[in-house]
Amino acid sequence: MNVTTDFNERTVEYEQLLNDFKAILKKNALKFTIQREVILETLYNSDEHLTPESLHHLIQEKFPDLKTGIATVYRTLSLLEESNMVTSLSFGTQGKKYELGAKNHHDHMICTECGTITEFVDEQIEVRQHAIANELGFKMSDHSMQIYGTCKTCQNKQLQ
Amino acid sequence: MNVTTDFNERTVEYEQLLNDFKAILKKNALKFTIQREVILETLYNSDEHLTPESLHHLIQEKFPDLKTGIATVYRTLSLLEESNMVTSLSFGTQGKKYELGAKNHHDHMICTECGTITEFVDEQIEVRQHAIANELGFKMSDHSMQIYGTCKTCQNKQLQ
DNA sequence: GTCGCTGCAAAGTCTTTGCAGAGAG
DNA sequence: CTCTCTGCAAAGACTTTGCAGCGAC
Repeated sequence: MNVTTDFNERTVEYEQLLNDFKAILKKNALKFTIQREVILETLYNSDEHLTPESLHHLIQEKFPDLKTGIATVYRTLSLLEESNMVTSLSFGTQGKKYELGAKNHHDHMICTECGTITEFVDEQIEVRQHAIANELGFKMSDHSMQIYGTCKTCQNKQLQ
Repeated sequence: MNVTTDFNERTVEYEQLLNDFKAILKKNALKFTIQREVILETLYNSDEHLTPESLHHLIQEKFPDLKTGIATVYRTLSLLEESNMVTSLSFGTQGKKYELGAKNHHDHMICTECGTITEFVDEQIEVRQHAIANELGFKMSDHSMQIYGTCKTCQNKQLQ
């Protein structure tokens, strides 16, 4: 069966993640600090891709007593990225956005007329992507795919 | 038959590109300058994805008399991107890389460590994309796909 | 001639780094 | 205790912008 409560699922998943992080730190003689935990937790609790700046903001809101510096956010994100726990993506004009590698990925189908975005995941494409990465000697961490077109609604409008 | 000399093919293709560029400039009451031509030509003659800086270097090597400024390179790349003649890709820590949009369709595999970009085309994925668009009732016009990961060389540098 | 374009340098952004005190192991 | 981390501020890296003269049309 695949029935779980969100609460338990997320908690267990987060504990797992935290343990992974601690293991990596230990292995590299690095220290487990409150700042590092807060950064991981905030990344975990966010559903969006975060920029270092937005992550910093979130942390300042949620943990105002802990005056976490932006430099620490950058340093921790680099650390997490090096150890493959987060992935960074660059969209559009500025900066990088980070997300936990453990999260589900989905792709986007974007209507160029009305801007509607439909999310989808296609197993065949996912499989091929891994295969291609393999062929090219890459260790794939993430992908991003957008299909642009016209949605049904807008196609009907065009027929008028 | 599909046999042509590289020379003629590239020349004709480049003339086409140049005319497109001129048309766009004219339409927007912008001027056709030597700098703009040199930038387009250098982009055309490069097989790699270029950063503004590497493009600037190439131009300085090839056209030392024309002391093209880096600012002009940035300005022209923005112009070309706005008018859809070049595409930009972002990666890793460093900035954006540009390529001419007129080149053959391909997707990108990007190393998030060193920024290496490998191009590929996978027929299965192309087919699936059309199928998905169909299933979702979209009339597909374009797509863009990037696979992010770590190339063989950089995998060795990672923390465990 | 007009008005956009260019190079230069200065100003912005975003990110990294040096340092001295704080804190994990 | 030792040695890494942290916040701060300064330094870097990359990109954009203001300006005065230049050049396409």
